[in-house]
Formats: sequence, C-alpha cells, structure tokens
Amino acid sequence: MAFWLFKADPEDWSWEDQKKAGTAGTEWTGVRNYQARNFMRTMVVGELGFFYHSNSDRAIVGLVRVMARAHRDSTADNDAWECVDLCAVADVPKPVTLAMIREVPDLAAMVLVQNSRLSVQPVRDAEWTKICTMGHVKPVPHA
DNA sequence: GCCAACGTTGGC
DNA sequence: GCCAACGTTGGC
Repeated sequence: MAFWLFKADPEDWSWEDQKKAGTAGTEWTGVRNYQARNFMRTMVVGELGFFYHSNSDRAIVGLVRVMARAHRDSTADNDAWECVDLCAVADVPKPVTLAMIREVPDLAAMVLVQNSRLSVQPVRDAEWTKICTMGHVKPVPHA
C-alpha cells in the first residue's frame, strides 16, 4: 500500500468542503498534468493520502482515503484526464505546515519540497509516519 | 503582487 | 525533434 499527497487550493476546494462531501467519496477533478494523472492511475482503493492546502495555508490538514480507482474526469473535455474518488478520513489535529516540513532534514527529499508544482504525488512510508507524528494524527488503519 | 519553476505548445 | 515563447502554479 502506497501513501499519497493531494494538493488543493482552499479557495477552490478546502478540507471543510471535503469533509462536508461525506464518506462515499467524491471525484478529485481538475488534474491536468500527466505526471499527476499517472500517479492516480496507480492508486488502489483503500490507500491513504494527505490533504494539503496550497497558497495561503501551505499545510497538511487532513487524511483522505481512495474510494475508487482512476476513471474519466467528468469535468474534462477529453478522455485523457482521469481522477480517483476520495473521502475525508481524519483531521490532522496539529496541521503540519510546509515551513515545518522544510525544517526537518529527513523530509528534505519529499516531492512537496522538491517539486512544488506537482499536485498529486507519492509520499514515502517514513515521511508518512514522521508527518503523522508531527501532526498528532492517531493511527488510521489501512482499509 | 511578484517571480521562479515547470509544463505545454507550436514553429521550424 | 529541438527549443523559444507562453501560460500556470504556488511559495513568498
């Protein structure tokens, strides 16, 4: 099971919006980048990801779970673009900011740090564990 | 609001 | 297939 990170501009789609959307899963629409799409294609139902607020917040604020494998993005005007379905699983009680992440040498290799432009990205196991600790996240079982 | 980094487009 | 020009993202 792999871990992921999903970026959202909170002005477009915030963690509050994700939580209000319920537990059935909502389409993670709008990705128009092949690298990000390809990562979504490899996702499996049950995998977990961080929900990251870009722009004004710049922090990991929640955990999400993959509820459906990649399928056509209904908001796209061609078949090239796909999305997975996600649902909110848990709050990060103490949001982990980008600034905090940058201060931790063990997290310097994170895609979040290395490539700020990629909106869907993998997270290494050790990075996942470290950030969960920093955020006071209670252990969430893999579904 | 600025700008660096990156991805995409299109001319050749 | 290369690369310059352009648009977008996102950190600051």
